Amino acid sequence: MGSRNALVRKLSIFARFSAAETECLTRLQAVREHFAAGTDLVHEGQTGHRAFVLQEGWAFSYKLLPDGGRQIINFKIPGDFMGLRSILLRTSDHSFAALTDCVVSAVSVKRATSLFNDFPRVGAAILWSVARDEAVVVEHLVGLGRRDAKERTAHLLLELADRLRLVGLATESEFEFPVNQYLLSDALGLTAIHTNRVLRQLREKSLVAVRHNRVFIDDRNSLVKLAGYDAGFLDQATPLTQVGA
Amino acid sequence: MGSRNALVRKLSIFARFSAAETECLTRLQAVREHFAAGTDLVHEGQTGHRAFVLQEGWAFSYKLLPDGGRQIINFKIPGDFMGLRSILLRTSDHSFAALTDCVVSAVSVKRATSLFNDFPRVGAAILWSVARDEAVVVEHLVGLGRRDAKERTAHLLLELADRLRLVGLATESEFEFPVNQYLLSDALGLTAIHTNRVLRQLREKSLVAVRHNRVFIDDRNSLVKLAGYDAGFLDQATPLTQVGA
DNA sequence: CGCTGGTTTGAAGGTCGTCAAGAAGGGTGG
DNA sequence: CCACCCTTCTTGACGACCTTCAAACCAGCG
Repeated sequence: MGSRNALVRKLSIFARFSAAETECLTRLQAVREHFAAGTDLVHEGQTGHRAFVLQEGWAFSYKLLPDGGRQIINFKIPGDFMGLRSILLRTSDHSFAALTDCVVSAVSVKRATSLFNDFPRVGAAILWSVARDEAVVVEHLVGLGRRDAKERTAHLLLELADRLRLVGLATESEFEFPVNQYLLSDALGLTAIHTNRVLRQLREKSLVAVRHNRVFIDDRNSLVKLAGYDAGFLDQATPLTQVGA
Repeated sequence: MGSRNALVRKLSIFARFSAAETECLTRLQAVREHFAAGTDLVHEGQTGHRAFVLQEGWAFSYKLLPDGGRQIINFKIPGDFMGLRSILLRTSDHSFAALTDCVVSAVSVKRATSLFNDFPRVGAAILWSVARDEAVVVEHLVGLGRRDAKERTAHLLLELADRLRLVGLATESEFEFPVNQYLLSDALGLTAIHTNRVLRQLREKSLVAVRHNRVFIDDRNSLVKLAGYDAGFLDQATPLTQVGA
């Protein structure tokens, strides 16, 4: 059933692929590159970009402000595309950085277009995943605009749990989380100090705990209620109970 | 030079079109529909969606929260696509509403795909505009996360000025702005009351004034500096001084 | 053992939200 | 023409959430 490849696994919830289609996706990811933690894969304003599929590790997209501030737009986990959109723009509108050491596959424009011709169903699945990523970004925007710090934090952790479970990187209640509180606060639009206090509150209420680069969801129901979480934006019909690790 | 059609005008900054290509875009928008102010064009969760090109009037994309709150994701002005992305998702991840009375053209999936086959350059231009819209959303996200109320407000007004000028709906220093302070606050992630205070401050400093559904930019340079505004995310190389109305 | 990156806590202050209510404008009908 | 409505804008007082500043604590590591 579940493929060992994160991208195949993710796209499979959009369409069931033939052997040829699966192989095409495998070929797309044949060549691998490594990026060390902390390095930029794409830098804002850069031209002549490449797109990537993240194979192993975590990355994130972000933007810097004139005053030195940073806003993380989205975390990227195995199976996610990076920079696909910016192929169309003259310059990339934001940056991508490796959060941990990463293994990625570069996707050239040429290969991508030929894929769309030869395997339109795979092309459609890729477009679907891009659309889904945008829906995730929109959900972050809504959180920053209209959810308070606690709700927002809970929401992000629940979202990541669902996304990770889909590619086999989370169990029902926990997952690896190589994100320190500085990074987390830049994603949540908070200061690291306040993020810390929020995490403590969530921990003290026995809802979630973040310890040693790992997230433990202790009371998912209450957390969902607190966050006002509705996984609809992930467009994954798969019920939670059927996606065990 | 500038076409009277907003979409053609906007896409022209991405590619120069042949007569046949321009005509194809005109045909795409041949059929028109009207929506009264306040009605929804697409509702969140709706399936079997249609996409639209906005011809006249203003619209906005938004999401509602369980507690009744609303976050406006983006304002839509003539020449903008709406709902293109959600064609790929099973259900629309957010809603679109007409802000004023609107004239739109529906874009069927069938027509869109045939357009991509017959006029790939036009198709590329459309994808470019979708990518640009996403960059705008990302910029809003950054604003909500890392800019304070004054910067955020200034930034949004500058962005709208640039977008409107591109389709001939703004002069160097002013534009029609049919957005009341309730709507504006839902876009900025503020309360209407605080939005009012911020607008007063900007007015008192002679930076911008919003009066009678119209925005007057009094001191663009200072406003740009205050907002930390960099139009790069709009991906429009056209210098400001060359886009007079 | 001291350094470094990360987490945790306290105290004080500012931005922004909440509650409450008044003023201004535009349309409608007497 | 004016009274009356509605929507929108505006202002004040107070409090909460979150930030800022400052510093202690902890674990891993050379």
